[in-house]
Amino acid sequence: MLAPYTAEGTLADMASSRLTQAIITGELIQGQKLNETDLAERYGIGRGPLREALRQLEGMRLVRRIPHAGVRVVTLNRETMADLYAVREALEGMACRTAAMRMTDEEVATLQNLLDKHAEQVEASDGKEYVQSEGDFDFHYQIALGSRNQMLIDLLADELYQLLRMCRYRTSRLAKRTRPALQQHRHIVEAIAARDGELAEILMRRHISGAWLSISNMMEMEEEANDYGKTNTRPKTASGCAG
Amino acid sequence: MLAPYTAEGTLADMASSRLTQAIITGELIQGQKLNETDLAERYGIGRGPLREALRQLEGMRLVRRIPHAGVRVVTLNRETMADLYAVREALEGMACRTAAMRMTDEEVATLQNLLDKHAEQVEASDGKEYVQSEGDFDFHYQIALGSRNQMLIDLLADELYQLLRMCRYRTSRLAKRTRPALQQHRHIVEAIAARDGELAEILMRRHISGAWLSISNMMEMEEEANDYGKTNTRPKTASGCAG
DNA sequence: ATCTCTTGGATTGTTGACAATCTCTGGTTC
DNA sequence: GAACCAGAGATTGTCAACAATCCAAGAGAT
Repeated sequence: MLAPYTAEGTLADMASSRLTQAIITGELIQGQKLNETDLAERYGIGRGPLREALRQLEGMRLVRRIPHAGVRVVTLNRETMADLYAVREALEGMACRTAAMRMTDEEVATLQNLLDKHAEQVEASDGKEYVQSEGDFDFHYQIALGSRNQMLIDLLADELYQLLRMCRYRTSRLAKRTRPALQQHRHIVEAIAARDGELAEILMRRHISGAWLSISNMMEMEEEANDYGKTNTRPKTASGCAG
Repeated sequence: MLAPYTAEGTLADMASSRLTQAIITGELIQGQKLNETDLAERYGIGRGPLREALRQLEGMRLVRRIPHAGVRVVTLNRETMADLYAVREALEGMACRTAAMRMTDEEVATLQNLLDKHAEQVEASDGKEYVQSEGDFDFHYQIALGSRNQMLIDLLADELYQLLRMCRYRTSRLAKRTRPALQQHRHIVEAIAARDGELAEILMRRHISGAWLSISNMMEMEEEANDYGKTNTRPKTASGCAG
């Protein structure tokens, strides 16, 4: 499932994939300046393809570029994430409502099977929430596909989901609410199966806004904790927490 | 207001602007293959910057690219336009609701002034609906700004509105419903001024879905008309219509 | 000591040439 | 006559060198 890094046709596309992955996983830090020469050397390609890749990443909002001053990895602060979740709520709510009208019965069955698999995984390995996390993308992606709206699919898959995965990697140590999420997924699929688009939309919106509230709260708590010993990310003073 | 073509810092950005303009105005036809060498020569730049520009346009969904086979201008068929309007309905509806909560009183007043100006223009030059058309973008853009959601603003301004302008240029000879549109704009602003986000969203959604119904109908009529004499766009056989 | 100007180094932007790939044409074979 | 297979031409992909721009360190003046 984890895409093999170098599967793209052109070097620029390959670089684009690898850079995307590196940014999402945090290998490239938020706000970090990206040096073209270094990156090109690292990937064993020329600066031409690399620059094209960066131009693509810019379109995906994963980097910001200032002419003659280079590109930097975006920084996902709380406000940006709030914006992202708000947009998701609108788009995925719509996707859900449309999917309830347009999905075939087979697709609905596939969705249900997907949830069964997720349930197994969650029960089997209780703490490994990243499995659920990737599965979560599958779920939401399947619903987007069900909307049959190609523009919506592209928007969600190409842009928002990348940023969302980036958020997840940042906040993965927080918020392990896989079971309630799975339950909400079930209810959403039930509404879709009943062809009740209105309800499906409401449930999806609630699912997403709930997820945001949870994450937002956790972040706030962590920020407060960090305010005590600001430099405790570095293992220098080793003051521990709440020292 | 029409951005001066060559105002960007780098050649790639300049090319990006000019290409965008050329595609929107139809100077570059839908589905047309874009030859890198020709375009580069035409803009007086090398192929490097041009390719970067094309990579950007790809992100804006104005062109599609197939590795080793070149890039083509997107083709806006009816289905794509329907998808676009559906996404707009969701996003602009949300923008409207949020703007009703977050816009300052000054911004609301600015919106009202904007509509006054539009009214003048519409009354003064009755047929020149393109003025209204550009003004329409202003109106929707101002509301997007009012949402204070930067991601939403980028999404609408950078991607959807470019495609939308492309639609408009294609269908500008159809659907001159500037007065009802202006009236709907007024009602939307009234709802925002009353801080009634729910109503503002409903009105905006109705405004957009109504616009799409109108355009869709007109397109259908035109398609039927074209089915009589298919090749009447070329002045070759000069058979006129309904021959 | 602080501010400004200059200069050197590093980085981005751009180009033209080269390599890889595709496509279209023409010929050959069944 | 149709299908298939070269091969030339055109087009995209890539690279390495060059030009333009920015940034930081250091000298000099107030």
